Amino acid sequence: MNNIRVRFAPSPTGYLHIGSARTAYFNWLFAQKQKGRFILRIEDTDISRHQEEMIDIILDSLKWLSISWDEGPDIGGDFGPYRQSERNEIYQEFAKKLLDNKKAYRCFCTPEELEQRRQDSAKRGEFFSYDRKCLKLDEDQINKKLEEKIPFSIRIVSPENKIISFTDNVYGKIEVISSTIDDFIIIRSNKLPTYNFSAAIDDYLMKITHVIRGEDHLSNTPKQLLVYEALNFMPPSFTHLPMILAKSGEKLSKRHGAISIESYRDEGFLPEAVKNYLALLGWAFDEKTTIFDEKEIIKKFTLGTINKKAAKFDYEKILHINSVYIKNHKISDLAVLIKNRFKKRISEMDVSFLKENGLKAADTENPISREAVFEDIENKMDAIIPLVNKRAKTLNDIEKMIYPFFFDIAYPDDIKNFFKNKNINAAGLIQQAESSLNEIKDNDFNRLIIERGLRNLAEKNNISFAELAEVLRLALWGRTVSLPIFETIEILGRKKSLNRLSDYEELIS
RNA sequence: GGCGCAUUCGUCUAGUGGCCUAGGACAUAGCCCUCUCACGGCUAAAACAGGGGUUCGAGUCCCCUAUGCGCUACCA
Repeated sequence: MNNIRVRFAPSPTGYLHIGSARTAYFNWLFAQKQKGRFILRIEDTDISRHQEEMIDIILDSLKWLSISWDEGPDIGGDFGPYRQSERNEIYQEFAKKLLDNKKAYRCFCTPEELEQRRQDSAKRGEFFSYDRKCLKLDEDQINKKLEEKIPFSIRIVSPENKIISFTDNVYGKIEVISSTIDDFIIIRSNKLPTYNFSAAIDDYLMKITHVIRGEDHLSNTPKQLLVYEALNFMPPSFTHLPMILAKSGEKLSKRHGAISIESYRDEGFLPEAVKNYLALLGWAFDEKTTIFDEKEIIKKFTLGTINKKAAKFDYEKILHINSVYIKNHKISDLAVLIKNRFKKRISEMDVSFLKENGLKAADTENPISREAVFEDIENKMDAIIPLVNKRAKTLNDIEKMIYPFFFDIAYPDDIKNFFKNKNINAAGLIQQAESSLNEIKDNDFNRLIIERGLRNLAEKNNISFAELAEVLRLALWGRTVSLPIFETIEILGRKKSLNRLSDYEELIS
């Protein structure tokens, strides 16, 4: 056990998105590698943008990814509370200290006033930075304003010409001259702290040794260093992670489709696959490997091998990685996953859902006989999974593929005349197929025997098996693309298979 | 505008001065396998932003330019 401590500090203004998840994951990975502790802190100091319900959603997303925390708002810890909204006294205390030391000052300018001055500067083609108007106030003036109860914010005093420097684990040495930093506000007039103040204090108080966060904070680091210095804090080690951009190169946002971790879960991504993809954004396992498990990542992970270039998010690639994970997933485990999702889906589905998916209601009295379907699911899923695990990129893909095993199909209209102008006697072939299936003994009704009979049938009729298969596929699935037909017949069982064959025969004759 | 950061196939990346005729993966195209669709296998096309240096030698080091991104909020 050592003293390495990292933190992930989301603000509950939206869902946990891909970029934040990557940050959380890299923190977690580093903690695992170093056998340190991972702290979860909620940065909810902006009451206007804060959405309470987002906290649970973010926590759920992290849990789904198995990114676990050692200290946090829900489980506590020695350095709590872990929500900034509950730490206000602490920030006030430090702000007061800075005020007393003259390292900060009260600013009575109103936001409106500041905005006005900003605009005036812009009109003159200048750029506004705070002019220290309120730093020039003398004690009497300040006391007078305080007596009048004029609201104020607190600004930090940015030193004149000091070089602020730090070494980032990814970006290397960063130097900024303090005069380019404004006297930024640390406490708002509503008495709540701003990010650069509260984050610095909490990181210090929570004994964070390594701050690992997005590159968008690289420019904030010197400001926080100013806070550290004013308060005589030892700063932590900093690591900034390259940004994740949308495919267009813009900052990833809701406009770019699915970016929340929640939506990936709902689409049927496996958490391991999502993490594998995330690890590939700004980091490489080695020169060749794309798929690797978490244990291997933890073994290899170092902050120094993270690269600097912003990465564009590639949906095709995460899909591909997910498909590999599905393919490699243990069949029985995958079956359990699908069973659960499928049952949930079926509990929620209605008749219009059946229609949209080319399925038929059981009967008008009881359009979806859920009990029967549930039983069917339990019996058949283990046999079905091997047919679909190499064909699907998501769990949702699997669901869509297997409806016809559990519901009757509705033949689309264009299927009726499919063989009209072809030199194939579809109806005749179906009749022969029916008797072929009928000849099989109950105990022998399996894929191999079914195949033998049907291949013979093609041969007898002097057609290729591909041609026969097309007829059977249309009858069994109502479409030209399907899962393999011998297995379909075996899993469907003799009775249902024969029903479909005769239904189709009736349709085309 | 100021400050900071970045720039290798369309995309994610390998590359830390000679192993680079620049490697892998996704996507794309073709072939093979095949009952359709997938899987799998093989092959193809595809990149060092531009310009100057340093060096016997530069994708790799330095400078300039261009482009992109971030910060510049009483957002985080």
